[in-house]
Amino acid sequence: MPQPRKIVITSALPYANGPIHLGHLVEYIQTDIWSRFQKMRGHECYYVCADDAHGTPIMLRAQAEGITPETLIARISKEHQQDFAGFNIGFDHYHSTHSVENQYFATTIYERLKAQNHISRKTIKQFFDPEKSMFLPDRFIKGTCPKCKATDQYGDNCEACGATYSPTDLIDPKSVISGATPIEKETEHLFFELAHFNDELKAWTHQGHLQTQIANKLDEWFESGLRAWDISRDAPYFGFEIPGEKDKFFYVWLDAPIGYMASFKALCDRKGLDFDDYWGKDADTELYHFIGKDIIYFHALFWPAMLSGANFRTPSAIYAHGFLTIDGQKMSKSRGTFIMAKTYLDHLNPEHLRYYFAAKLNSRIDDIDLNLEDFAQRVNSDLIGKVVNIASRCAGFVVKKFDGKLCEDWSPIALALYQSFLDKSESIAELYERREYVQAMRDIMALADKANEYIDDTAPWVLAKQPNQQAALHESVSLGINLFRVLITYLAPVLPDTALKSADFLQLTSLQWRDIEQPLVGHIIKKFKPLMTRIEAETLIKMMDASKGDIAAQAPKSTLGSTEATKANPASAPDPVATEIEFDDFAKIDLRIAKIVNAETVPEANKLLKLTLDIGLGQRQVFAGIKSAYDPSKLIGKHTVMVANLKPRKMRFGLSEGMVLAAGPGGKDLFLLNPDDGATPGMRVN
RNA sequence: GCCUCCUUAGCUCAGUUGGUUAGAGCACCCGACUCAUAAUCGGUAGGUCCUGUGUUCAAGUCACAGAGGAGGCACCA
Repeated sequence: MPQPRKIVITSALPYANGPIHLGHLVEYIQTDIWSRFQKMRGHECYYVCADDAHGTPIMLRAQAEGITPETLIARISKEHQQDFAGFNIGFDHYHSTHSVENQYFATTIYERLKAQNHISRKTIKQFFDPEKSMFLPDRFIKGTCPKCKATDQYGDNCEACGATYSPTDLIDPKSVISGATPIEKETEHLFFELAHFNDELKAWTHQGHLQTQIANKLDEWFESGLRAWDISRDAPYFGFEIPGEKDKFFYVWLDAPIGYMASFKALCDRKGLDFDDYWGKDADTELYHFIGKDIIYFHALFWPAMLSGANFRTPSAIYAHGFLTIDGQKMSKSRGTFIMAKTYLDHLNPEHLRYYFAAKLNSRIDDIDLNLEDFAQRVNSDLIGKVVNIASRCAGFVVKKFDGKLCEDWSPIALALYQSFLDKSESIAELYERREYVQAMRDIMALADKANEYIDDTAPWVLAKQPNQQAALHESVSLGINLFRVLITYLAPVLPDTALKSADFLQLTSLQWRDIEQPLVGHIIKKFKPLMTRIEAETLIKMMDASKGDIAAQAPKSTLGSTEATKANPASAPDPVATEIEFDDFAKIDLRIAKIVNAETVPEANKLLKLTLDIGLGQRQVFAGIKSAYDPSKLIGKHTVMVANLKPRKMRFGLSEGMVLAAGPGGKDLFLLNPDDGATPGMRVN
């Protein structure tokens, strides 16, 4: 056994603007498995995390809900922690970036960087909302795309034609917050001079701190040159004020990673640990950050540069993972695959998901897929059919025939089999250590197969009927129980709750990795109770249905995609109501019920479907930008609503004689209007 | 537009520096068994290694081109 190591582990901080979903959980489960593994191995290991609580989206959402940001983030933090607890994520401490510790470290780091001349100032031009008196991030400005004239596009790029531009290029820009026309205004911002650390970072990224895939990716970034990082935001902003400045705040991404330190500091205060042992410049302890591949830039460049420049230690390693897809596709609200942690917990066992993720996770940054059918099969077969079954099929004999007592003496064959299980201990540990969980799970399941084969070979149910074979029977089932104990020990980082239940069944007080070196002899076990039940296909369907329901219930305030990448995305705020109009203006619009008599894709168009609509008075040809959300064959025969008197528009693909009505942000999330039963083509909509 | 990565059995994935008949688990099918949560054990079957061209004595593995997918850059971080 090597010397106990001192280890700090973190997962990326979830943003306090939305619920935890299965995509987040890949990371927390991956990290938690590693943390539990290290603890089982006898190391001194601390796993800390926190809510990332600052920034414009949080400020605005709090306003929209009529509460203070502090109230909002307190509520979200509670929700997050409930979800994490539900999945048995065992943080040693969970904190918030809106905390005194974080303010202290953010300020300290900033001041040290400033003292070393790593902070510069530059005046930039930015859009400003005159009604709300605040500067607007690009994503909070919408307008017409200067290139393709698509309306309602964000300030940074056009979702219709893919063009990128600056918000000042938008035609008819509007603030997403107030609807006002923004004005351009100059403002002075503070920048962190990342380029000062160019050589140091180049070296650091190739010293084994990163996965090779990532180190290579970073080389591309080095080639294009490191730019200074804008770290200030103007008031009003929910965050920490920058010392020595007026009405300037730290950008949320500056104090987010510092939250790792803050959380650990809070843990130190609680437990009497020495913070500098872990974060001081010359600390010889280990520090690991688990993150999603979307936030590599922040963690592999800004973060070590900030730490180094401020005279703190840099991380031992950064471990990035890929995204989660569900049934091979990105999580989608309309398909019900946007599954919240809570929704999952309402229907399924968290340990099942932990196992499935473990069975798919390796040390690389490839995306992993949650294939629901495979999920059920894999979990049922591996965990219930193989592992738990071993205990289940042996325990009855032990309890009924031997009063729950395991045998004392083992034959050479039994000893050899047990030893063969122990022989795998270090190689499985090595796989956990290297985060090759896939291989670890395979190896453990191969052992489970061996255990089942042994039971089959010795056939305790046959021995039980032969009075002179009681000793053989006793050994067979006792060894079965012992092998189960080894397996559940190996699986304990992945299945903490099942391990705990197993420990109770086996009457064990400890489930450390090394405990298995001493087999259970003459030991009393309890009556067996099912440790886990199977996943039913029906339950999965129910969960998917519930997910769709969740989306409907809280469509306007859901979060998107990955961990933190969407921080600046104001998807949470519904668009403001447009300028008031007269009834006459409304009456001009001739809306009609239309039957879709034909729908086909337009080969050269990315987003368009060509629809033929029957409105009673004849047929109309309409091009609609809904290809991403609808399969044309499924539209035929449906009724919807169209603007019948819209001036026809010549498009590259033909004449479009009207417009169908649909709601939603775009992509998969587009929803055609559908009249209630009874409406027939041609009816006017009032 | 430029760049990187991925594509192996119905599903999920292994395939070492190019070297015999390409592997595993699950599912399927057949047989055995009945201790066990219809679990387990044995066996059969299942592959144009995305496509094409090339390098080589030899290509899943190397090169080039193409298709599909993911991501990055150009804008932002």
